[in-house]
Amino acid sequence: MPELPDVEGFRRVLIACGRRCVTDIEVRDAGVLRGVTEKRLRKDGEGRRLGTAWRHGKWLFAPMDGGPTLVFHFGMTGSLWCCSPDEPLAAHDRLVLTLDDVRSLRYRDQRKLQGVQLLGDAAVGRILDGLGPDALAVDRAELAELLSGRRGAVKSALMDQSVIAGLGNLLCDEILWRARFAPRTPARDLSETACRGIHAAMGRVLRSSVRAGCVPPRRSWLTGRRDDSEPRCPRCRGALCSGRLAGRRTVWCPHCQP
DNA sequence: ATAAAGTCCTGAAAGC
DNA sequence: TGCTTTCAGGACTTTA
Repeated sequence: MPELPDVEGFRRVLIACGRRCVTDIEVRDAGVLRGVTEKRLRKDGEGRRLGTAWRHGKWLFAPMDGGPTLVFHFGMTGSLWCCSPDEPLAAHDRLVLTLDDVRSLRYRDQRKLQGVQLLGDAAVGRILDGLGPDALAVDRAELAELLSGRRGAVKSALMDQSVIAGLGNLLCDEILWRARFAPRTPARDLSETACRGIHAAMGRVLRSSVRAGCVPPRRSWLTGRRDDSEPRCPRCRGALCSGRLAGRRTVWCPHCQP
């Protein structure tokens, strides 16, 4: 699930929690802690007030007043919830922060592919150094610049977080379908006009998805068709192709995306 | 049993 | 040729 639009939704969950004080931290599965022990997390985190959460790509940062920053990554199955402490826990609630004893912030994740870190400013900086600009903030010229000179498939370039941060498998397929480019097109072969089209498609897909909090599985979108048993293109009604690119399932329309 | 929306690591290919 | 950058695929983990 979690690509940029989902993580943007999780940021709003954090904002909705308010700038409350962390009164308790319960580690229900230490497997999601990355580079921090339960002891350290509780020692450094409990008693601190949450600052304003921010996001870059698929990473979510929750700075704590006068202290380190809680850093969340959601892998493929992670999510963040803010509810009443009375709410029964879900099976995969791995980390539970109680806020001012009145709110319960829950990091839920089935597969523990990623996790939660507690980092100082320098370490946060190192994460950002490894990421390209946030996909929502990339302008047309910048996208063309980012794609130029990449000899691999355009989908691989868009998926590469060090090139542009926030796009995942579903978004990339959706964007390329909208812009009418085959996923395997070498990025450097794209003309100025082609990049312009991809940029426009990216903006539209991202804005709609952020509004929905996910890449919406609408029937008028590729995403809404890719799990059909015999998927057809919502635009031309032709049969969609499904294959593997860079290890990820890739769906495209051979007619619309030559 | 297979496949899944995440990233990291590896060996290989491409480029200078 | 040799070094560096870039690419594609597999590992990781858990469950439906």
